[in-house]
Amino acid sequence: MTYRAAALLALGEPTRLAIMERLADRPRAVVDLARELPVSRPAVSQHLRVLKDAGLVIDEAVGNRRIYRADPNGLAALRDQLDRFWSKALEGYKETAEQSPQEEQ
Amino acid sequence: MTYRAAALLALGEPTRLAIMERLADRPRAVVDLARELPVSRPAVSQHLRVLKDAGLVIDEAVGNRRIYRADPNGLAALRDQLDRFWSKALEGYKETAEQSPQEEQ
DNA sequence: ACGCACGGTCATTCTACACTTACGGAGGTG
DNA sequence: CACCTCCGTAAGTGTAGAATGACCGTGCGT
Repeated sequence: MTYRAAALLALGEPTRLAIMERLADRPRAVVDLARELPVSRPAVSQHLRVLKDAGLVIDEAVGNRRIYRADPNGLAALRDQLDRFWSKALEGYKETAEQSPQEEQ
Repeated sequence: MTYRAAALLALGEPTRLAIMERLADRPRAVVDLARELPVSRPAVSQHLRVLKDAGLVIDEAVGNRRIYRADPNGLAALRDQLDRFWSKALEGYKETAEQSPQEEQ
């Protein structure tokens, strides 16, 4: 938890993940998201706030509506973070694979 | 939620994320993880089960102990999944950035 | 001006689930 | 053998937080 865990933790919720899937497809207004999801509009609003705080979405006021879209920067940061995760795990894996010769079951 | 959401949802929990961080560093036994974390050993065990079901860790019995390590395949799958996420969001972003005029659904 | 759709926030309820304690089995060491 | 450590699982509790309904402000159309 030394770094930006907010994004990962924000995506660790089914409804928020569903929201991000939709927004990754195309920007939407809050009411549109609420119509597509099995939760009320306030629930969507609160989830969007969490996603925004995590840097995963950006919003823009357009007349009456507020258009939310996935934030490429936030997603890129999350990807990089996961990359470090992954590469480090690979190092550790190779390490133990080299030093521990034959056991296997 | 059309694809493997289990990994993302599994990482969306502070303690499990902490466990994964440690395992990405180097493999550990359950008791070692429990010693480093502010939760009991059974809690760690239950989290490891979730992580295992999500394909994020693999375990191996070594004598008395059970060694858990991060699963590079699972992490790679998650990374790829996030990549698709990301690229699609970028597409949408460029799209709306190029033709900024108002669109309708 | 009025009515209406959109959306943020608050207060409240309620459920999922993280956590603990207690237990039993398996393996190691003397 | 006795005794220890390691670990998984079951049962039960407590709480974080997801969801709802209500309220209010705002922007648009007529």
